[in-house]
Amino acid sequence: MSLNGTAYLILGMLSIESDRSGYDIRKAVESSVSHFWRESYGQIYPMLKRLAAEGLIIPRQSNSKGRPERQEYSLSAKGRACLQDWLAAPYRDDPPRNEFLLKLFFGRSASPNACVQQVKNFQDKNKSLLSALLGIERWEQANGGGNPHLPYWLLTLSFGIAHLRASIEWSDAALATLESANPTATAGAKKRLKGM
Amino acid sequence: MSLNGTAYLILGMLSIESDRSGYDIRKAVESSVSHFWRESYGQIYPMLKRLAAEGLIIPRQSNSKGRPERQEYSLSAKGRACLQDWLAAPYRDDPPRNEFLLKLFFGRSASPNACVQQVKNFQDKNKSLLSALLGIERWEQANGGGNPHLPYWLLTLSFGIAHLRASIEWSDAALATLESANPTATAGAKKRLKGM
DNA sequence: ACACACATGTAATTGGTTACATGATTTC
DNA sequence: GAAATCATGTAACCAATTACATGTGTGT
Repeated sequence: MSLNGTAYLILGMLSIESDRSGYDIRKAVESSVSHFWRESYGQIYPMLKRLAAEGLIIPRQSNSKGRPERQEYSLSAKGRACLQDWLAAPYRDDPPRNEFLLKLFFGRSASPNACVQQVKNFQDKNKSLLSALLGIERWEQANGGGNPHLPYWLLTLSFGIAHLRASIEWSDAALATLESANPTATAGAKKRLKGM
Repeated sequence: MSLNGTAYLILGMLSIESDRSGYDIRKAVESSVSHFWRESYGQIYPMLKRLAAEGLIIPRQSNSKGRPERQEYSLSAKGRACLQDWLAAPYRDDPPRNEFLLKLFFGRSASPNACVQQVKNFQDKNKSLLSALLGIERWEQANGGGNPHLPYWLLTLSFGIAHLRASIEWSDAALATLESANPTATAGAKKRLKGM
């Protein structure tokens, strides 16, 4: 007993679609929730065994002509009940560690330019992730018709999008403060922007 | 060699103020960066030993009359250089796991009301954390005069504040979608609000 | 007397990534 | 024939929390 996030991830993925293998689940994670959850095979495969041993999921050998053997799983009634309990239980929030913010917090101890570079890099990464999520959102809205899970998926997407936008806006303000405190650091870049 | 976040947290904290003990560092973490970083004694004390052994920090016995013995540490030149290297190196971003979003993602497999409850709880928590951070921000702006680290601290604060606001706004929108998809679930609450 | 804050550590457990190891099938 | 993808797993290591264990000083 006493399951962790990995376990519920598996149960949840099987509740969306049955007869998935460990490999399938990993792929599904990467393509649908990777902006807020990741799993490695080193977590997934042992957990599949354990969940099967506890009767929460049901294994089934699949040998579709020629392809490598795969072990597929589906939810048992017990597993579904277990998932529902977890979904109704309060989530635990441990504020996640943020290495970027930690570097910024110690910014005064850094070499003059380092913070500005960090924030610029942060903003770039957020911008490119934002356009990726916006693309997925458009695609899902156009092609996801009839999928009963779609409203929930879109909520997690819009959450990500809202936070990325907040990060990008904050970055602008942060760069302004940093550059006003340390004007020389970016003089070269400013000249280039003005065509000099 | 090969230091982790805990190590740099310690170096950074000692760069802000010297002669701190493990206990001090833990307290400082809780009171200044706890909205994006936490450490337990189980991490701090062994790491202090290790950093001292590698010459990055310098231990000093302190026995101020009567009080329990404490082991204080300060940064060495090597430690300061090491911290600066880290501050200039690109941060690594692994998108943090978010259990709340995972539950929402599987929301379709939950009992009818569960999602709404989760989002309400999420919003409540964010609101109370927001007012806490706003309080800290006001206090720092009023009392932090002359502290050269303050601008950086305020940046991490405004980051938190911006994200909490984004979360709260998103929650409103999310509740609207969830309730329009599942109108009966909150009929009772609505009636009560209208005084019936 | 009791509780609380100060102070330092270790051990057990859990959680998680990465690298290793293997092999089949499909596509170019 | 080579490369990519499908497929499953283990071992070593690193990271982190929690519980345990101990003891002093301060304030009420």
